Amino acid sequence: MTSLSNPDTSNSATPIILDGRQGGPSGDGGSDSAHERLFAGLNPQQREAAEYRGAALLIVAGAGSGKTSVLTRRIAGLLQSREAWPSQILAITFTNKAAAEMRERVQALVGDTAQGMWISTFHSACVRILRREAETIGKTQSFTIYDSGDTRALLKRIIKGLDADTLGFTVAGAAARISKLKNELTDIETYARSANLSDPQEVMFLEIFRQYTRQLRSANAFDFDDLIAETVFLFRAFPKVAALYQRRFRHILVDEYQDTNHAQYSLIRELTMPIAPAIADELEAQGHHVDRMRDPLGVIPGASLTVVGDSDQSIYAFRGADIRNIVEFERDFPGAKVVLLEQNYRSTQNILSAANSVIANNFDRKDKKLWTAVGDGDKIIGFTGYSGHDEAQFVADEIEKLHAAGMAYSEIAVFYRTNAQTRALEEIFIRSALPYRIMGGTKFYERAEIKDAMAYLTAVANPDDALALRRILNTPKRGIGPATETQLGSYADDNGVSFRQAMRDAGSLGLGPKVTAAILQLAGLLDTATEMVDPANPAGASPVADVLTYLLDESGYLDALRNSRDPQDEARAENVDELVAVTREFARNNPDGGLIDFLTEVSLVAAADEIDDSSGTVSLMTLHTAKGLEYDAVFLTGIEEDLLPHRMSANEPGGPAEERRLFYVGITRAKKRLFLSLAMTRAQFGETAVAMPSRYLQEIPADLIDWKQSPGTANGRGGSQSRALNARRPGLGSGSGSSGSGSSGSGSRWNDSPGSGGYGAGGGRAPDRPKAEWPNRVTGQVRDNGDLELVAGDRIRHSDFGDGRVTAVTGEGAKRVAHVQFEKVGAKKLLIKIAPIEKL
DNA sequence: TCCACCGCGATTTTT
DNA sequence: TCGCGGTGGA
Repeated sequence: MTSLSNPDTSNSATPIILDGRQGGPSGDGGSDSAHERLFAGLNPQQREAAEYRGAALLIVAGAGSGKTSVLTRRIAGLLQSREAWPSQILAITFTNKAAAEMRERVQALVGDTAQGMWISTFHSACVRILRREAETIGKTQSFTIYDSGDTRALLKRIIKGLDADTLGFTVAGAAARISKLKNELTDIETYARSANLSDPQEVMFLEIFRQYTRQLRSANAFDFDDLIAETVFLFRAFPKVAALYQRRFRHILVDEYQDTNHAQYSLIRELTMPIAPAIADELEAQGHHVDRMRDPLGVIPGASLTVVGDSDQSIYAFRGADIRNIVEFERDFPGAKVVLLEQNYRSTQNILSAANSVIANNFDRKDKKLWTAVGDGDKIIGFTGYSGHDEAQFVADEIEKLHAAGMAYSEIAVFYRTNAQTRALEEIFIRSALPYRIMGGTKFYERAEIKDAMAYLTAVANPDDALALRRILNTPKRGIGPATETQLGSYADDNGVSFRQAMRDAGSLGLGPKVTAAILQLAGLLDTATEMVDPANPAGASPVADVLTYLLDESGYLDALRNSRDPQDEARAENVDELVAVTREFARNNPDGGLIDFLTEVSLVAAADEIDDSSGTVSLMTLHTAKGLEYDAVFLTGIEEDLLPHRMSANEPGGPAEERRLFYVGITRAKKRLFLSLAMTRAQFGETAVAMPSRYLQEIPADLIDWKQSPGTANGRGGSQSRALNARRPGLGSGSGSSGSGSSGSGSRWNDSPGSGGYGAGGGRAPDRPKAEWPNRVTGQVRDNGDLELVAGDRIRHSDFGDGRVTAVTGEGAKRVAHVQFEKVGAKKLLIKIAPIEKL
């Protein structure tokens, strides 16, 4: 590694040398050297940002400019100098992982003094506030948080009930519209006032929105967007409640400010408002000592606000993020100080140059140029595959090379625009025995069996949650069908009782004896479990794991999975066991945590939170998930038109610019090596379609990229070249010797044409490849070679790579790996169990 | 009420 | 390609 002048890049593992405790609790005088040590190694801009004191500070932090360092030192400085108690600090990050990291780093700087800070995501912070203040707004402390799946389930029932689909309403459409309104803090009454009631479509939407709101309320539940919006409403409706938090948080710091939406922005505004004298008087009267904080007029000044962001990395406009929040910060907070961080401590100059020239094409931005003292580094590597699989093979091969050269798998990441692209990558990675992990794909907590188990817990924690009850009513099968469910629902509505109470009253509904018994049994089970978690229980509240085990056993859910004929149910049962293990783990980490705390934590996990730096695997994720992360080597795949920029973004205002930022974010994640790849054909909807190189590729200066196989060559309009390449059958150009075309890529770029007929030839290859070669999903049936025995010296034939000789066999059982020297494509590693190989 | 079968539509990104 | 919803028979 080239030596950096700044020892502290934003994610480095370098231990932090400072020990904040050494200064002792008092001495302001002696703290000078501690202070100096705290800020040692920061560049002048970073230092200015960390030390500035004033009402409002905007840190415009380019990618990799060490903003986490600045933030943590800023917090540490406030604590060390005794300007703030830990409890007066609120730091908001985008993911739980970022929050945990920040806490850790502050702790490393100042030690246990850091206890008591709120460092969390917007959502977690709001949940904390809402649980505390639930009664004020007509909820109970045990409210449920509905994730997008729950929201969809609820809307589905509502839309069906209203026959709204005939008017063209879809679940996704309604959900998006409601979400958007909530992000703009438009509640149902406000919306109703402005709605055009002569439009039947709009009337119907209003009804959907109304029912949705009503059902959430009666279920004692908030959806994701409510968490923010309701907190803002709470503060606005109850200034005294707001004042409690305004008084408490004196220093508020917000990371990734460019991705805040209007609701989040408003929340920050509320929290940083000064407290009027009258309310301050009341606080004082209630015993909150605030008089020392008041100014001569009796006002408690607003908290100081620090926001960090980079408008070039704003990639969540589709979700309501408003780039104006950061662009207009100085107008919103007059007198705000602005500090620019442009020195990059992460990437090589080549990578930064590529990033700079790409983002320069976005016209409405403040010019900002990242630079580094590290040096040029390696060139960016480009590759054009014939298909998504070909591209994936290139990625796998290059990863193996990097690994062989000493790079840890965990320092390598593969990014893509859409989750669908994981299929090809996964297939190739499995066959190549490459350890990988997909971040945020089908998330563990989104699996049906996990949601089922969680619904049992939710039903116990929040007896009003009808949605959870409906979910488990006939899971496992108890003979309680939709008709019965509807009857229970209307009984509850008619008698003004909860769904849960309706279940207890099943005896008086005139249902069949079998069904009645089943319902009563479930109701009894839940009631017993509710007693188990009741803190008033003389035996004390049972651990979550025990309750869960009890529910799963007594309901027969686990038995149903274990005795099922469906082979996938075995894996599902294992997942459920895994969930039980998670609850144990939770109890270990949170000795005071109860059922509600567990449910909250699970509801708020994000894709990026799963990343475990020590896992020793390559990380695969979408470009969105990649934000805020960094890796030694980064592969950006699928750099094609209609994928990046994505086809769906074309019609949206600002769409292409946001896609460009997404590309920019991807590029700037790379520390040392960057690989850009694309394919000439890509499978979608099961059919292969022709793909064109992304327009963004041309925005990177040609001399920065070394094309192992350029779109120009692979895609040549003359056709001769591409045909020649295609003719080179078995090798498939996968990484092998065919490189050296760097020059051809630089001189004549392919930008001259879409070349319509150009490479239909690529499709010509498809038929001679038998379908069965590509196993389906990893989860489904995969090719299985059983106990094929291979030893060094054996000759084998691979359906893609041709013939080769086994040089070694490593691993055990199903994970045995053959190291093979192929005649045409060189050395490869193959997972014996599933590789398309035969022994010769 | 449950299960097997068939046909169609979908796909952007996520706290 | 796959997963979902709708249909029809047991």
